[in-house]
Amino acid sequence: MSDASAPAWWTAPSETPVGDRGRYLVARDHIARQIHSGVLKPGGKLPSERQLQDGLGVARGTIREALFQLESEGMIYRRDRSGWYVSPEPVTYDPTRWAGFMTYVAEQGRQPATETLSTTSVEAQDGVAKAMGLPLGAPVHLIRRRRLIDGRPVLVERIYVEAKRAPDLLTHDLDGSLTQILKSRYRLAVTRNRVEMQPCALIQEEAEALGVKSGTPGLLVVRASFDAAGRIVEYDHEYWRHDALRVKVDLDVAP
Amino acid sequence: MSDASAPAWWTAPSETPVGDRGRYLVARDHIARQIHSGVLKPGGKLPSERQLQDGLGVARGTIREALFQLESEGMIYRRDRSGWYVSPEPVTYDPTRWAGFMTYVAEQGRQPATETLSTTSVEAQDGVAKAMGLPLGAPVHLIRRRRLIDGRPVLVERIYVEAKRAPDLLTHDLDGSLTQILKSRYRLAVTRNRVEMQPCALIQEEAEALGVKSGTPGLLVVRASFDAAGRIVEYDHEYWRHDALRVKVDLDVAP
DNA sequence: GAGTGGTCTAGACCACCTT
DNA sequence: AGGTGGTCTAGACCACTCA
Repeated sequence: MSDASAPAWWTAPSETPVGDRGRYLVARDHIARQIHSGVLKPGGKLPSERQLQDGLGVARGTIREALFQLESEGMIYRRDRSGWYVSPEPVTYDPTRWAGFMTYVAEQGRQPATETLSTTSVEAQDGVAKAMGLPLGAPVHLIRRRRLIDGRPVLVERIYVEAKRAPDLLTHDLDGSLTQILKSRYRLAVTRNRVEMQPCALIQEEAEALGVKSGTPGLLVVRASFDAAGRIVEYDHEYWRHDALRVKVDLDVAP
Repeated sequence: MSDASAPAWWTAPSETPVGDRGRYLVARDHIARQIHSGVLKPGGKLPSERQLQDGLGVARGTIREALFQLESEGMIYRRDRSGWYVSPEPVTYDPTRWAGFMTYVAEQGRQPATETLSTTSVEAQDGVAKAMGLPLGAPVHLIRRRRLIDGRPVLVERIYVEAKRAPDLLTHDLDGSLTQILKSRYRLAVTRNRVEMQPCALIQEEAEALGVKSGTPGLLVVRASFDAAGRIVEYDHEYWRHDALRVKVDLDVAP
């Protein structure tokens, strides 16, 4: 029965010389092998947990353990209550190159997209005000966007811009390069760029906006761009899926 | 009974207006609150899973779900079969500054340490040879080190150095700055530095060397340093605990 | 409406750490 | 030796997706 309902690419596990690595690791290896061998392409859907359960003869919890392992390795991901899928290749992000998301994703042969989730004007709270060097309560634009690669949401971001420096910013189309708008419409040119990165978990709003389960591993990228006078032009928090991104920095060493 | 065995800092969960967020999230919030409120200091040990189970009145699996969530958020970590502990603050790593691990960790008021795990001379395999621009099978030194902060292992690394460029390298004390040795003893000065970062999972050897469970989230940092002639001096794979590191890059924007 | 993953329970045994 | 986390089982019900 289980064989009949299993997909064509599925093969029975080999004689599992378990050793003592744990059944979930054996299951992990088995699934990983199916993926690496290419029978399942990026974006492809795995069999259901209950099918895997029958096919491998272990409890569902054990299968899920194996799937979580592969998820944290970035090899598979899930769409909530829909199923498990093979992760596409990550894109490479180079913070030293001043190319926007739409540009560098397209350069890598992938299809980028941007959705503006909300635009508001708010008063800068403690953390943001301090980071931007503004007095507490100073008016700032807050833009929330979601960005996708090949139709899959890969990041959500919150961008802060000092309202005084870019009046009516929110009336523009914000689905493209914000930096471009700030430069061409408001003469705010960026000359310095600070990037901070930290592994994190995607929780609450960010998880929901990305359609992932709260607690999924992610990468937080905080970007601050400055003009020649050293004032902040954009302050941006990007929450990335952990399997969607590779960061590459090329630097000359100070003497 | 459960109260009697709970530690002094523990407080009963509030009337849990569950809503519908899931009991494990309620448990997560409860534990997180205890940590944020400071009753438990970084490095401190959480109550055992079975104590938490009794105290919160849920199954052990549910408690573990909450703990995994906090782990992936970087708030707690585990020592294998010993218990759960509150994570210390991450250190900040700035790849643009040419300071070694021992230096920048100490600068942040933490105590760095290095252990050389193994030193061997091997033939460069496909991936390494290609990355280093060497012919396949070229002799390279391979150094495996573990580095600790305040006594806690935070990364393991594999460093490759072309053997011809640094004969007898392995006879030196390698617990300090390798870059320093290459510079002073072999006149190999670095002028360019390429850094790549990618969230990953710590598995097998790396997990074992760090004393974490296979599958724990991590961060892979690949560093390649070049001399003025553009030849690779060091090629290094660092596997970091995901909660130990924050990366900060400060860049001037190319015109 | 059937099937999916998401959550939860209540056990059990084990390898290992700690004392 | 006792306690810890690590693994595993076999159920169950739910919210949701998808056809």
